[in-house]
Amino acid sequence: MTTSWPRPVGHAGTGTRPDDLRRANRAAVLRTLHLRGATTRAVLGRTLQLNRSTIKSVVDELASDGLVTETVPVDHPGAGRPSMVVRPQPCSVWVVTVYVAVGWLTVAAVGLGGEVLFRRGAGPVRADVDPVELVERIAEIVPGLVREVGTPPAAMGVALPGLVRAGDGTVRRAPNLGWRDVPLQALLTARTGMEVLVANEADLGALAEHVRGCARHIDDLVYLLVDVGVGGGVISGGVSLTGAGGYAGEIGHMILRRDGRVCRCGSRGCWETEVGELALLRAVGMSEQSSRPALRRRLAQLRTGTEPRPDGLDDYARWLAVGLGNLVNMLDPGTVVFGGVLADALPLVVDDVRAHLRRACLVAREVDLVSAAPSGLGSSGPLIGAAETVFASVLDRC
Amino acid sequence: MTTSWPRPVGHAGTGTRPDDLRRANRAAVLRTLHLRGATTRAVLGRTLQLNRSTIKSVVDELASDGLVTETVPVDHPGAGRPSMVVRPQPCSVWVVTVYVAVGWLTVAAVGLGGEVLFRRGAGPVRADVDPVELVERIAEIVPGLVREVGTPPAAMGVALPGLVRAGDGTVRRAPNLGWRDVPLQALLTARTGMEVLVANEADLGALAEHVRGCARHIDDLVYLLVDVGVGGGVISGGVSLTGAGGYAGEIGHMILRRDGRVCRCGSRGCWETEVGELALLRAVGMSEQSSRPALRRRLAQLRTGTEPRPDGLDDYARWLAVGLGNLVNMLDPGTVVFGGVLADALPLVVDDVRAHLRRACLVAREVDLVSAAPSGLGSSGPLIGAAETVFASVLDRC
DNA sequence: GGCTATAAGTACACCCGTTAAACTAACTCT
DNA sequence: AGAGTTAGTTTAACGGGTGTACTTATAGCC
Repeated sequence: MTTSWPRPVGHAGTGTRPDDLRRANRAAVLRTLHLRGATTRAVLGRTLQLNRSTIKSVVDELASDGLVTETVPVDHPGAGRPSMVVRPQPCSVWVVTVYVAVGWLTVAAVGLGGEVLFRRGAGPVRADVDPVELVERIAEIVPGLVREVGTPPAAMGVALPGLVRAGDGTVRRAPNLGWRDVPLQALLTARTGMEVLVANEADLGALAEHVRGCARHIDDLVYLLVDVGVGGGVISGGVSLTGAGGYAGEIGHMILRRDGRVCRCGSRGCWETEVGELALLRAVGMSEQSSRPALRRRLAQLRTGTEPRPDGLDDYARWLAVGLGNLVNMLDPGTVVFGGVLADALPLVVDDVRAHLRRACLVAREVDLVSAAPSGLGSSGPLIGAAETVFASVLDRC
Repeated sequence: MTTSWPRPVGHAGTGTRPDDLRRANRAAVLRTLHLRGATTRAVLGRTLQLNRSTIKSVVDELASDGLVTETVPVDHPGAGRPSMVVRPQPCSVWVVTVYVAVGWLTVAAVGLGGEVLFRRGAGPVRADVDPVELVERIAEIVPGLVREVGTPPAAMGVALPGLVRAGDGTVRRAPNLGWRDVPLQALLTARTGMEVLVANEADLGALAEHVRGCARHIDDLVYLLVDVGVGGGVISGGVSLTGAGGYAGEIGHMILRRDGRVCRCGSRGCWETEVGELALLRAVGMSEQSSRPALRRRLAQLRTGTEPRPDGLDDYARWLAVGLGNLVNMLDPGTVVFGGVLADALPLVVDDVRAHLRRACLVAREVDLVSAAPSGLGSSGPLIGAAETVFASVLDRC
């Protein structure tokens, strides 16, 4: 194969057979269409470096399988015969995605091309919700989606706030749901018969911003999600960093001051205690009981600049910079994407943070700080990340 | 292709052509031989999942190119016709590796199969050594190696302590050499005409332990190298973590206490100030001027247990654990490999560190702490890592 | 020693996928 | 309308891996 990503140095891999060619080329065409949307055959040929004849052969095959349609282009630039537009069929291959957020369950259908076809808010999620009950609620929504789309789904992806073991999709710990060692993937597969993938919301949010959000075509980034807690996801070399067990990205519990506040996790001085939602509330002079919408309104008002900037933000920015500096020294992400309420607060502190980083951090001088807010993904990031992760393996087999 | 490593989700890749097949299979056979040493054709067929006929064809080709030889096995188990042993020819493909350590320059020839064929200590390296002079010294050693091996080298790999930009092999900062923005790769290519790769010593050390050292077949690890400073390298998913610019792994400058000592880097409270060589000297009650051999002797003596354990090691272990906990929460490496003087100190503190981690760190309960000392790679780790990195790209083109 | 079972090397016809070449079709520009 | 350009279509050629049939080399057993 002609791809050029870093291959593992310590593994020899396996051999390649002739029919792997067709599979690889089919998948490459499908992936291109999924990521770039409708594309002409000519462009497909150029980007994949394949012959006209090959593209025709592959596209014909995909068309007869119903995965794509071909249309004549409405307008096209320059001379020469216009190239046929190959359009992915969203309903031909689709996946179910689930986001078990703190307080709310969302189930959606995402089609080939990345479009959200249908979305169902499925009511509040209590803390200590029974896993089996939640599985049941999810399973009851799926048939409705199948009816709407008209074809069976290829697989299911689930995002949730918690540590998920990559090997078997077991939720090891999800404090906000009150779960420990819940074999969610196994439960969902048993109930629905579908292939299921479960992963951490922040890891999937990072992937979503990388594939469809504000960090498109940026292969190295850290995604910082500040909600109740502080979560993180890392994309490195274009690949999601999972770690040995799948637990990578627990950056909220980086210990930064031994004399700090006691954290929910039991340790003292975690980053979360300095830059989490509670810390942000303190920084802008609000009570810790304030609601998230109230915080968002206050941040929006502060961004207008009509009010004096609260002093607490100086300290907030400093702690944000200390943690970020450590992240950047370790991972050299090049880009940091801010999600959750931090996306709203970023404009208020970004200059301070940048100044601190430049002073304190060897590597950080060349880092770009990006807010995830304008990306439009916002809170559906994890939903989209789950879809993209599932598609990545599904498209190889279509 | 049939490999199964995580592929980038945000890129479609390119197409695959028929002659990619042969190239991929040739490379797969070569990589297998390089990593596992002499292997029978039967085993090659099974591990690469290729037909006997294909293996014969590829191996015949490699043999006629002089890259491998075939011999009848001396003894073999079980019934049936014994399978031919395919043996990589170390001198057929080899690379020059260079290690610019603090104080000493080493140049070596590493052959197909990973064997160090020849090694030249090339005298001390002063701080503020002139890059052009160093390049000259390296270049003068190469012809001797070429004479010894008898064939021209495929490429050159250089390990050094400093921040190296991955794109063009420019040394952005190397405090111990007194360098800033030295285009070392370009200088070496211009002088020797060879393809050159330059990378950080700890990144390459991590890779070496992963490929040939104490972490073979472990795909997620953090390598912690304590020399004068504290460097680190990360292997994630079997791939070296480089980051956007190539600067990832600067874990020594993780800031852990705002009231800490002033670090060489100008910040205050870096991890290095708590677990670096000076901190270790203080922890075992030695003067900060003591030599490294003296420190090693003292650590060896302490390991015998005939002397009471210095109290300072308690604090040292605690700070080691705090930084490790942050690393583990972020990267979930599964395995941590200790190199440099820390490999000697590890047995003295490992129990304390483990206890602290279990208490303080969500993810860390399942982490394995491994000393790089018994691996035998020791200080030649970076040299071997450089060779393996270069081989990884060279073997695709042989 | 000879027989059988087993596993691997060898040779060749076959299949499959990509490609290059030649031709045709569609569009722009003058 | 004709030249120029670009892409779709068709087909023969090529290259690489596979399966099959046959041969070869070993162990175990009578």
